[in-house]
Amino acid sequence: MTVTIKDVARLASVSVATVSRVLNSSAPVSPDTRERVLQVARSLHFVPNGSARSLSRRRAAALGVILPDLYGEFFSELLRGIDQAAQRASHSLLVSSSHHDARGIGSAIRAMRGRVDGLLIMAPEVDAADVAEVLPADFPTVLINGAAASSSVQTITVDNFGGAQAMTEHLLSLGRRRIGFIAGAAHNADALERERGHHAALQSAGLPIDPELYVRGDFSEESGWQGAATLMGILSPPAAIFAANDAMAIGAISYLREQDITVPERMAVVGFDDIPVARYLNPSLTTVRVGIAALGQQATALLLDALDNRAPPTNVASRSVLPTHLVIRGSCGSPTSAPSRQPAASSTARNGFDETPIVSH
Amino acid sequence: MTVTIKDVARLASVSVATVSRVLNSSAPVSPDTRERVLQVARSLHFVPNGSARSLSRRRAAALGVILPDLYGEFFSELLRGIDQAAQRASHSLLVSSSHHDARGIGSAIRAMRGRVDGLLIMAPEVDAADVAEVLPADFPTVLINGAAASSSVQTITVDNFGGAQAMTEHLLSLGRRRIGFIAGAAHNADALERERGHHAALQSAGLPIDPELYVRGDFSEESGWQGAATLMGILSPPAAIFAANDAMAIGAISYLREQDITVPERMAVVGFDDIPVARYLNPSLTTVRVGIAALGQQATALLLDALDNRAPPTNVASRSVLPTHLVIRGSCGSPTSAPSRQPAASSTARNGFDETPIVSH
DNA sequence: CAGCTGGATGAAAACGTTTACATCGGGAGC
DNA sequence: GCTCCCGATGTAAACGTTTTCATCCAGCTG
Repeated sequence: MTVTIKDVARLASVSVATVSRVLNSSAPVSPDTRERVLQVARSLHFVPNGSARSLSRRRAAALGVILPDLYGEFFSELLRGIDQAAQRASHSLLVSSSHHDARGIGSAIRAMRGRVDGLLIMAPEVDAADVAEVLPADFPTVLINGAAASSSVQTITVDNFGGAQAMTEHLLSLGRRRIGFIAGAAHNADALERERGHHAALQSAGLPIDPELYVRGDFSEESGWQGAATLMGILSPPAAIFAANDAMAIGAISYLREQDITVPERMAVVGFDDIPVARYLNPSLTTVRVGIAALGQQATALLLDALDNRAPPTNVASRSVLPTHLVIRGSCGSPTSAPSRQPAASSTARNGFDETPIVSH
Repeated sequence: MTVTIKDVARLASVSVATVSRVLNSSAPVSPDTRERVLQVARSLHFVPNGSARSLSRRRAAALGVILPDLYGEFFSELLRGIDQAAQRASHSLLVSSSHHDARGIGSAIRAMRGRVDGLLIMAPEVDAADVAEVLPADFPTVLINGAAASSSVQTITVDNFGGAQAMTEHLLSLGRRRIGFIAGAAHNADALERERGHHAALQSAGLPIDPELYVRGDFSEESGWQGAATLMGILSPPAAIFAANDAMAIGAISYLREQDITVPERMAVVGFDDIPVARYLNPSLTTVRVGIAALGQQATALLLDALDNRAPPTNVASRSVLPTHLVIRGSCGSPTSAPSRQPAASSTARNGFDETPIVSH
């Protein structure tokens, strides 16, 4: 039915070995047989079978990507970065999402065994040690935004703590001393770090930590909406809302608008991530830039390096941290934030390599 | 190095055939050997090699997904729908993006040959016939939002024409008779259909088609920003802007805000797609709901059906069209659009099966 | 001219599964 | 007590590549 290398060999009256050599230019072949083989291959529309090739070569030229979800702009940005880096290295992507616990991740990994050369796992709600457990031994893996456990798997993260700290300091510098905080899910590593950063900034400013000013969301717009509603319902509402990610900030602003509470005049709202849409919101969103696509690219680069054995020795768990940057826009009411005359997203920015340096801790 | 079925067989002192039978429960095996095999397999952490399995079975339990891009919420929604449907059928996803022309699509397909059982291709800027050309003969394929060519490949689309027509009619009914239109890329099939729908509505209302009111974008926020700038620069600016997708509508609103032109009072702005963030914008975006995730799910369901040969005969090109719905929110200035008290995105809506019926043309 | 060297090729053994096909019991039917 | 069938297993042939090894021949070197 489907045309195989044998068909090509037969019609070109050579052995399959020669066909393979021509197609991969892996050994010298005389110019005329080479031409003959190519011609037959073209005319038959021959395309080598990927599974057979992977099996024989013992490498698949593919990477596995395991994500907790695909909802919202964050994951598509991440995937975009991963895809760019993988494609540059001629690798395909086997993607699987909706994996929130170690069991689910385990079964996703099993489905990928033998079809991928390495694994990119984002599991902010799962302990890194638990992930390591379900991992095949010595399988090249990079964990994205995992909890900072002392496991043996390579990890890349964003400076959640520093970013949140800087943001809270910024809000304080604007004179907003009562800050409501919409946190992420309780077991989410990123969410926790951002919370810690916020705390740290408050404490070093000598401010108390008021439990009434804390509500817990789940990184969805809806939970941001709910969070804002809760915060506005307390006896003395805050003067600013710091949502632990942009999606929740968007939800919060949406609630405030419905209540005719003007942002930023009556309420400053800030987020975290700098998803692409943030700069186009009304008001444009002050946030912490993460360089999501760059994160994906760096993670992929790390993995590809490991595959080429330009890698750190497998038993040394390295941990990379990408820096974050404050992006001051309209929603925080900062006087420095004049409306930009041009949208910042130029076509070059859209391909998204931010060249953010890596700092190892 | 890695543990294979032979290792399991040896340690359980049975043949590889028996191990395979146990693992797939494909033939009766006595309870005690069965138990013994399972125990050995577990203790060795044996996981079957996917490539070998695909090769032997002649099916990969994977689908190939080829997208033009990954930027923005549209594609992540689509991918989310596809992933849901595929996962339900225990299929993996091999994803490849950034393919805008037939050549790129062709090479992506070649890389997937033998690793996937079917193909999901979104290529709005490529003629369906050109896609069919680079397709392996008789390979199960579903085209998403492809141009309506008479090719032999199955296609699923959204009712772009009807949606755009309804939207323009709505704007006209609000008394906005001068409507600026920000179109999509010139060769984009979806964009063209939406343009046609807009035209049709104008014509049946007896209105002229003013070329000054047409600007061409590329579905990015930035091009929406530029488009709005252009439209505001003409001698007698419009009273409404219809952007051919939500991203451009967001860009347009962003420009208008910078110019202190209030939306919807001085300018109505509407979009197309109903990406998740649309309802959280300020003002919330009036748009045409497409059910993006549902589109992905339906496309995948169609493909899976074809794989099971519950399919339409391969030589009959079927064409499915999903209906679209007007979603009236704040940005069009419609009196009927009272602010909702609750965000519409409930957690059930987030898993996104819209149950939108399929209408075949 | 004997002995190398190396380019061009083919035969066949991997790679790790699944799956015909074959074998061997033993219990049921007569 | 003889078939017949069926459950439980093993052997080996696929699946479609790549790659090692071997072979052959031509052209050098000495």
